[in-house]
Amino acid sequence: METKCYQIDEVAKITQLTKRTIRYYEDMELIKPARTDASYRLYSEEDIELIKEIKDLRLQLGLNLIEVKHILGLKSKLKEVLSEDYTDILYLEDTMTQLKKFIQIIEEREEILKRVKGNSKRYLENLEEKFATLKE
Amino acid sequence: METKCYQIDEVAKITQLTKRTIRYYEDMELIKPARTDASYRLYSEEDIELIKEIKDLRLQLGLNLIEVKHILGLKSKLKEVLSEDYTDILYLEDTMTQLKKFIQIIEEREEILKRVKGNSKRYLENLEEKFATLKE
DNA sequence: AACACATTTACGCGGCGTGAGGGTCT
DNA sequence: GAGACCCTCACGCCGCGTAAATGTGT
Repeated sequence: METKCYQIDEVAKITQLTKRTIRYYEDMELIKPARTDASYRLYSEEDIELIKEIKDLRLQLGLNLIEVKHILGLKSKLKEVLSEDYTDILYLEDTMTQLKKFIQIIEEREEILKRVKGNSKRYLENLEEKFATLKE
Repeated sequence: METKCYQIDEVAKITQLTKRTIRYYEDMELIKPARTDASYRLYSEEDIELIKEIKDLRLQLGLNLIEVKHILGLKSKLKEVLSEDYTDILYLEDTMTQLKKFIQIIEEREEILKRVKGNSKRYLENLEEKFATLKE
């Protein structure tokens, strides 16, 4: 039983990226969708998940595509390392270290967002107060 | 009593941006540092705060410089609107709407970060488990 | 035949990196 | 006069936007 396939326009709508961007990710070898006989791109569900992941890493974490590629590599490393028969403890430790660094980056972003949001909310409160007094 | 001034290299170290980037912000008219007779740039404390703000808006929120400019405009709007004698209620409402939109953007970013962090932490837990069993 | 998709190729822009060639000064 | 700064061009890269010219088919 085959799983559903999507053409690029559908994928663009789902992921909220442009077709250009999706093709560019392929040029940069971040994704490898299947092709029809007429070389139309066909994306599987997993392809789409991968694209969403790339989008988040790029736009939310501000990583460039090389860094994204690195993180994706880390992910497949994870699968390998977590497989039953894996025993290379040094490699495992290294993977953990990289993952911790990644989490740290995320936490830094979170703090800054929190700060910016706090400032904005304070401004908004002031505005609402002023608004209330003006309404009287 | 004059407040301390900084040259571009100090500012670069403080803000963790490159000198090129700081100069570029000036080209784009986001900042206007003072100049010496020899046209050396001189940055005040406020200039530095502004640069930090621009950095956060760009890198943490992923806004482009035009959007950043817009947000900074919103900020000076805020000061104007919050001044004692301000009474244009329509303008005030508009400012509030824009600010709310901005806060919404931030909250969206926060959620995605949360999701990515959750995933990463789960991976890390798996790795730590595996690490523990391998250590035995 | 017409239409809405798809494909590749390629030029252009924003946001810088990175010199080159030249002044200035703690 | 030798560093260690500063300045202004100006070219180049990355991550796309945006045609242009062409092929394919729910």
